[in-house]
Amino acid sequence: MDLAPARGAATIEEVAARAGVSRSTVSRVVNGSTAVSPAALEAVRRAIEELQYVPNRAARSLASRQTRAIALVIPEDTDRFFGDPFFGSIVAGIGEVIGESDYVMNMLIASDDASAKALGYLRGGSVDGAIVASHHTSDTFVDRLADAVPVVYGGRPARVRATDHYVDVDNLRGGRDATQYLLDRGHRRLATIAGPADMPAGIDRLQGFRDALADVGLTPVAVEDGDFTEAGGADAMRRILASGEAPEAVFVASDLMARGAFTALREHGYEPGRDVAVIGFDDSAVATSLVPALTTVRQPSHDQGRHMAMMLLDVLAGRATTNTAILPTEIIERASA
Amino acid sequence: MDLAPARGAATIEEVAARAGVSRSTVSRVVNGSTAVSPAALEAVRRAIEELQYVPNRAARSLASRQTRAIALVIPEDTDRFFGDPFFGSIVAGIGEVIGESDYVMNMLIASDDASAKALGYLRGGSVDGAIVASHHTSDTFVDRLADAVPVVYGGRPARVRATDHYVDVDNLRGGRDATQYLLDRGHRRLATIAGPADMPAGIDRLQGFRDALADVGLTPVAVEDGDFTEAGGADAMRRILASGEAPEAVFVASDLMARGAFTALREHGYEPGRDVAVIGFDDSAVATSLVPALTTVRQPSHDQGRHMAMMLLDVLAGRATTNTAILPTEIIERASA
DNA sequence: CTGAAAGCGCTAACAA
DNA sequence: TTGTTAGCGCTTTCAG
Repeated sequence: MDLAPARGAATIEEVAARAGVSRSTVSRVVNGSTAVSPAALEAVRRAIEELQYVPNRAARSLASRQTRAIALVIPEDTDRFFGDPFFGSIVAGIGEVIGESDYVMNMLIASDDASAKALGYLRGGSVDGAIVASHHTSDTFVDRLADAVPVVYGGRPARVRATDHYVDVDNLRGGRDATQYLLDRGHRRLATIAGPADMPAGIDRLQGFRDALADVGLTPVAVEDGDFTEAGGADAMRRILASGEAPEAVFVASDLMARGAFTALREHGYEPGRDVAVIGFDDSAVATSLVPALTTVRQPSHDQGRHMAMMLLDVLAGRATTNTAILPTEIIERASA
Repeated sequence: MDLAPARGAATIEEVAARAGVSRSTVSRVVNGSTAVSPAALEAVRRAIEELQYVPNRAARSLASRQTRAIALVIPEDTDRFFGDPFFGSIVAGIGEVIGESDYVMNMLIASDDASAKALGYLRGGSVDGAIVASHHTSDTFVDRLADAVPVVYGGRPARVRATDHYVDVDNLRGGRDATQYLLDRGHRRLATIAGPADMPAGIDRLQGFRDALADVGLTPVAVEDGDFTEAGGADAMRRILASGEAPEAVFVASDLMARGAFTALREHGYEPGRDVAVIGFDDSAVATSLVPALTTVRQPSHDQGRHMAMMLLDVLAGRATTNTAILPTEIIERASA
């Protein structure tokens, strides 16, 4: 009984030889086929164990035309990916579901400079499907990806095609509700710090804001883009403040930007929640860590992640599934508005 | 001139046929061989373009025995991975270097429940090498990984083997310096909130603390483990405070835990920096976001990431390289100590 | 229940 | 400079 082969990994051939069966039989037990005699099964198992055999994925995927891997593509730069708790939640949700499947999930950061390589990887058949975690309208990248493997988008894609699968939250409604909340508390001079104009989530929340205001015949005091980052939120708030009298209340399209807005407000001598009401969007960990605690629109990111993963699994399994899902948002009242 | 094949991706065979050359010639141009005539090169390029040809990675890697992919393995659960800015820095550093190479990097979250699958993926030849971002002594997982592909560790592995490659920061020295800093400011009753006892980084920082104290004949007032999370840091601080008189100063083995410690201190009526000096470790974004700003030991995580990536690339290329690198730390003085 | 045989799409000698 | 020829390690009919 000798050890594992000195050089390189054991092959199915070696396992077959040691177990005294054919390659086919080894393949059957590896793939859990029932049509194997107990004796053969036992012999093969022993051989696998002794040789520390692990099937070669390239060979397997070449022959079977599937990889049992899915990609989680992040079209953002690393800083934003790690800086915004939103991504953590969504990845956790996806990971939970994929973890219970027999797919492995590999995360790819496809920022501008890395996207060509990532695309080649994906289009070369390295994965059976992909989840794209966020979406910029400028990403021609995802389109080229989508016609190579099944894709599920996080958030409505910029140009929706009939066959697109995606899971979004109701951003329009969320933006509208947040604004209505502010209105209900008697505020009339409202401003907003919006998300990027090239992301549907940013566009929709802003539209909700405008709609709610239009309903009561009001116009925004100011609209500034804050690109979903803390620094961007602070800068946007500064621009709003620089442009004249401070608004009574501001709807900020993400909690992280709201944190920036708090900073900028204080620089100008305004205390958030007392002098200027602030409502955020996300309900991530930063909402509760802020002082005063941030009133915000909760979006179920973790659930969104789960939904996306389940949807992709359905598609891969050829199961019937809806193409889209829109998850509800909810106002979480705290101290800032 | 027809379109790309209706079903499935184009193969090298189809490209060859359309360009009027053999498979080998196509392979040569795809792989950038110089030994191709301008005419053939042009014909092949056109065919590739027209057919939207992308080489199949499984086939390629089966034949060439390499994948041109590396894995970034995260043996942590998702919350900790996204919760601690340390990981963001290190990933950014790694990504920078890998991004310039022709390898693609895929991140694998190998928490306990996902590690078996991840291991199979890795051992099955899906990548040419791996970087393991953090290391728990309990991870038998990484050992089994290491005898399948070249691995570079972030931080000294628990059991160092002669052939191990790793890049660490000087945690022992960092812990010692932090403690000395506190001592130099006249504090004598020192406590520490340590990292997990199953991680070399935690062990070393604690040892540095003990060493510095022992040098001047002092013993710690308290030593509590805070598992590198904010909540863990808060709990540890509470235990320290519950056990008697408050320490004059505390060395906290990570910035995130220091944030938790701030909270716990205030719960007990102590103002960090005024009543109790606090020094952290990392110099991540949380250090500057704290009020008062956190005095801390800076570790060059971004650089560490870069080093790891370069080291792995060296190994994969068969270039000579040192097996280990220890990066220096530095005290960053702010307001909390 | 088992084995033989034919590829999966590509690279890499080797000849020409 | 180019094409021919073998595989890489596995799955998958198809017979038996």
